[in-house]
Amino acid sequence: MTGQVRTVDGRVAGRRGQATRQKLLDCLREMLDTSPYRDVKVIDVARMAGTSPATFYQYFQDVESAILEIANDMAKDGQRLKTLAEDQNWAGKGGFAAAEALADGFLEFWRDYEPILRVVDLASAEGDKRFYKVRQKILTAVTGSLTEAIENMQAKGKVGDEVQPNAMAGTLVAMLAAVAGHQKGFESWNIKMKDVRPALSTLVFMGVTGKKPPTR
Amino acid sequence: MTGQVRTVDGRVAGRRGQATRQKLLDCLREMLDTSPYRDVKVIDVARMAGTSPATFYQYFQDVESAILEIANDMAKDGQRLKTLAEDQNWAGKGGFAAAEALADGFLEFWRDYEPILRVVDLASAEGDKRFYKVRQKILTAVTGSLTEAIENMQAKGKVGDEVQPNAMAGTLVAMLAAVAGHQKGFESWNIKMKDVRPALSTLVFMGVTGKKPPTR
DNA sequence: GCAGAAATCTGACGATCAGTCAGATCGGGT
DNA sequence: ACCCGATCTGACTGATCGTCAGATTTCTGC
Repeated sequence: MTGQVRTVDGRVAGRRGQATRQKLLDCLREMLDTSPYRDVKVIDVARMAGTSPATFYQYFQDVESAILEIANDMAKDGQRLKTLAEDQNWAGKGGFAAAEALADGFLEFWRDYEPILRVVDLASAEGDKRFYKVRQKILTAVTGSLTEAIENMQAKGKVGDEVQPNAMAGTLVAMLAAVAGHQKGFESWNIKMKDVRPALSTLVFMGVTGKKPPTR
Repeated sequence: MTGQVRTVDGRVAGRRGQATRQKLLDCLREMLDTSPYRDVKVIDVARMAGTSPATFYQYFQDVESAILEIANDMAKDGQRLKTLAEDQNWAGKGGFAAAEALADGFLEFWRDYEPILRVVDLASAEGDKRFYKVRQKILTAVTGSLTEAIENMQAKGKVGDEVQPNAMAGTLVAMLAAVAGHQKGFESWNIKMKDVRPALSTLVFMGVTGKKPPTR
């Protein structure tokens, strides 16, 4: 399934090689936690991993390729978000609970991978196809599930069809991702995440069902 | 009002100096349009401006400071967004029109300044206070206006107060900014901006008023 | 346990860029 | 024409990039 780990010149990496490679990835990830993306240098990563820059280039084309590698792992983990939007009953109180769970899922996922997601966001906005694809992989599944949900609501005639299900779903997902990505920003802005959570859930619920959430 | 333009060592720049400085900023901006942020080099900017790297350092501490300068100008222009959310009547059809205008304002503003806003977003997410302040300056005014609007709606008793006005306003603004910042992404995703616009407006309207938008 | 082979690592190098400074150049005022 | 402050730049040091040939480590068959 997953292709074997290979060095830049195509050789298959053995036990030792995989270990150093992983160590480099770990150090890179730690580096991104603490330094601005622009300031992450190969030489620092190598030093932190107790190896030489030349070794880094044995396993990765450049820093971006290495980050892409981390991002791909992340994308696998990201498939859990999809299950939160899939096959839910969006009506009534259960629907609102689903919206809350979805919001929580995004908030948590972004908390886990914040620095990587920052870079993925930037690079895909800059037009890098490889990063765009990763972002896609994470978000597209959720968007698809939400689209279906909205289509169902519209089919039942409960919601007007002035809004394209696809566009609404994409917008909601973008919103969730954006808010999740600026959690620290919100906090230092005098807005508590405790208050943002209901706002997010409410908007998701309203976007999907077209109704106010049930009072409880 | 605006402090005089100064060189790094504190001298006030004259006519000629201001011209080269501006030229450097223009070239930097053009550079950001075409190259990834991480790959923008002082030497390239200087070359494009027909001057030497040393001249660049006469006017700017580093690349970031120069971008910050551009970002500050942008923030001034961004005050037009505030007027779109301010003193609006959010009820009924007029309210929906206001929501549409606000969405359009964001979409257009982001289209004008996309590459700069990308960097501002990244840097402020990375914890750079200076960039955070710029981002704040643009978004805080809009958030404030929206907060007031929601508070008014709640005061009239038309909307439940399960949701903090501040948090809802912040969430809506984050959504607007996110969608505006991924316009190209949406397009290449089979979602047309023409369809996103109503989705955005609908969510803004529902977020502020708590109701479905009027059918028309 | 050992020789040979394969895998892995690294020192060293040329190229590029960051950032600084002293001195060259420019341009307006007299 | 001359002066003087403003402006620009060549040239330099130090850091990083990215590559390669050769050194070192690990594995394999015996």
